[in-house]
Amino acid sequence: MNISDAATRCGLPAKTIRYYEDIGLVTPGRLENGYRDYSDDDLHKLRFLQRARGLGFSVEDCRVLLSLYEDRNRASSDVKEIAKAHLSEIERKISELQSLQKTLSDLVHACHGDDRPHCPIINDLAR
Amino acid sequence: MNISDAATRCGLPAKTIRYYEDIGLVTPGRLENGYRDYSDDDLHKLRFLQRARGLGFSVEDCRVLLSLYEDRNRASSDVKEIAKAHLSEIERKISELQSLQKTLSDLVHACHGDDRPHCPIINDLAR
DNA sequence: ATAGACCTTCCAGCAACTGGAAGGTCAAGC
DNA sequence: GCTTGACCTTCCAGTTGCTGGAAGGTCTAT
Repeated sequence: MNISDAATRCGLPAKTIRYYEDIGLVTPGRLENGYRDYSDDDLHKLRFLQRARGLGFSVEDCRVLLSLYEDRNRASSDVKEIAKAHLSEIERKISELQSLQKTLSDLVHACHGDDRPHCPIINDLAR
Repeated sequence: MNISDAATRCGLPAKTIRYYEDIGLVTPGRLENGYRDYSDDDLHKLRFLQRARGLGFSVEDCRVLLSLYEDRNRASSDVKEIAKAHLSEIERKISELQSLQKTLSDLVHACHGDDRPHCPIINDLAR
């Protein structure tokens, strides 16, 4: 299967698939004319990556997860550790953003937003 | 005032201050020996940037905010628009992360995390 | 005189792609 | 047989916002 069909089926742009090959994640075979040729197995890995990236795992996490995916003797604890670490990172980001949200929303509500120069937002930034 | 004193007083690394100069945000004078020389006004701008970046505004937003900060005839509505747009972006990110959090937390709870290979997390990624 | 703590510029790298240029290949239609 | 258009290839540059490091100049204190 050529790259654009693979792209359609796994939901990743062809550019991204080539990039994943560059960094050694999914290496398809090649036809005589040099075109990439994706097997079903390659496609499974691409779908796996698409989903894992969609859950926000870093590409390096994905590399490890992919090797665990292929390891029939993996320990589920190895997978769980990665997911737990990622989950706490997400939770950390959520609270960081919530704190920004509170500050900004207070400032936005305090600002009249008219044609006069007085502005609590600017004043806060300049304090 | 030299760059390391300015850095201490505005809470930004010297590297970052040089970078802000590169991109035209704060351009200090120079001494005869070529050293940067920060005025009080420069310092105010650097503090303004430090605070605005801390609230998550992009550098390009900061450029506009800084020009509004310096514009005595600004309309507060211009500031408010930028802040509102940023606020909705933050809110969008929060809900995106919360959705990831839910999915991941379900998966993490479903995974035994022992030395056996069965793993609901991998199964979900591979589905 | 020399040490060490500053300062300067410039170049490279991070994450994870994305866009574009230049050129090769293939299938369909005339 | 030729052209057109849609593929494919590689390679290089740009994105955001810094950060690290190298090579070299300057200043201050001893």
